[in-house]
Amino acid sequence: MTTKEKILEEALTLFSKNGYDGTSVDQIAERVGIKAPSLYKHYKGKEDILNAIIDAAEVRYEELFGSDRNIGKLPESKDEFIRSTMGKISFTMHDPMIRKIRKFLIQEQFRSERLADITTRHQLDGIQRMYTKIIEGMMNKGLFIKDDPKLLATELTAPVVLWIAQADRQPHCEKEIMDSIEKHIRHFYDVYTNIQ
Amino acid sequence: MTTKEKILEEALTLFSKNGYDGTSVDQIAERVGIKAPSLYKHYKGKEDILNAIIDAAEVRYEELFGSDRNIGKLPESKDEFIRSTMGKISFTMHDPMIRKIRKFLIQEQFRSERLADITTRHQLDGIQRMYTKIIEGMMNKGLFIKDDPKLLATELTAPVVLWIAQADRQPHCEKEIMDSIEKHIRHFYDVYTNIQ
DNA sequence: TAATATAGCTAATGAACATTAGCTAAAGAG
DNA sequence: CTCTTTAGCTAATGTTCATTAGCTATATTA
Repeated sequence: MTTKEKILEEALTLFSKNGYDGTSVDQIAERVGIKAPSLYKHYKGKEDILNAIIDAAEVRYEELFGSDRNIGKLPESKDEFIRSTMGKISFTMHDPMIRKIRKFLIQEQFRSERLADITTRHQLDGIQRMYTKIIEGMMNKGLFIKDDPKLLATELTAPVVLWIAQADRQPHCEKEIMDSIEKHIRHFYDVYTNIQ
Repeated sequence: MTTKEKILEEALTLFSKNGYDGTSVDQIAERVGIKAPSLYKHYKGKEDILNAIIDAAEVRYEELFGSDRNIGKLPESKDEFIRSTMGKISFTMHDPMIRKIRKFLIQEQFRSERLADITTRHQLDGIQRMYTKIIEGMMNKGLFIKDDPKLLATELTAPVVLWIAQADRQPHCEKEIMDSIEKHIRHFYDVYTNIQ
């Protein structure tokens, strides 16, 4: 990893923990293992680092939600649906980079229109689009009753997004939150399936 | 309003707009109409102001969700349910004080365990508890089918919480968001009612 | 090999910031 | 009426911060 990349990584780590205004360039430099003035050989200034992080967040968004490749095989049964959905959630919750980007966006969402926009894409549009596809596919297979797939996707994912955010700020509640999430997904499946 | 109260109000306004670290005591003093050193006649320092705001947020939480008085009369029909729910949402979205507390908490939720805790109460527990009561009441009246009222409350309120957060950062989408919310509530009512 | 570019360093700069010291005028209490 | 408290002020302090200037060694290029 180049110094330039390491700066970005350490800056994101600090921004996600203490926010942009709560992080000094000295802190970033120290984690990288250089002195603050050396940062300016790679970036114009603190704001330039911020913009590079935002660019990276856009790229990561495209990777996660840009294509339909990440949807994977459509679940064929209740157990498969639960397992596949819980797997995706667990990955999103625990992947260090996604976690940092999520915490960073939450805190900095009001800093600019662009950040507001990206936050909405990460928190609402992306996940919704992904699950709209999945639910639509399962409706076509007769696994879910016919209904508005976009609406169902929101109803499935919104509680999960809120619970993940809770786990980010209260990690000691994670076990409890995971139980709530699974209970919710099971309930969702039961409600939108003909089989009682 | 006393100077002490005005300091709190203006500090909250600035914290909700620019965050705690993004706000200087000079800025607060200027909005109050005094010089920064005069603030110290009322509060020990910037952090003391922060703590007073957190205390106020706790009080406001109790006012909003502490008692069952705010639930009001139980809706008797679909239209009444939609109207009463949309009314509560519109109030929460537009009340200036609640809005500021909400934006403040979103940005500062990682600053301390106490702030994390209050954020969860405002964003999840409070609203969930309120709607659990309402949905439970409507189940007992036969307006909703029997199901886990806590789970249903989460499924009703979580998308709304996310959309309100979106409206906070992208106010130009408010109309669109309001439409989504109403569509969601109508759908929720239809799904959990026997009447097709 | 000679010239140049790169990436680090120390030292310095100037601005912003939270806070303190100490003064003053007005309000309230005895 | 006098004393004391209150709440404002200006000036100053010390710290932190982002950034720049200028030096040096190493790596790259011609």
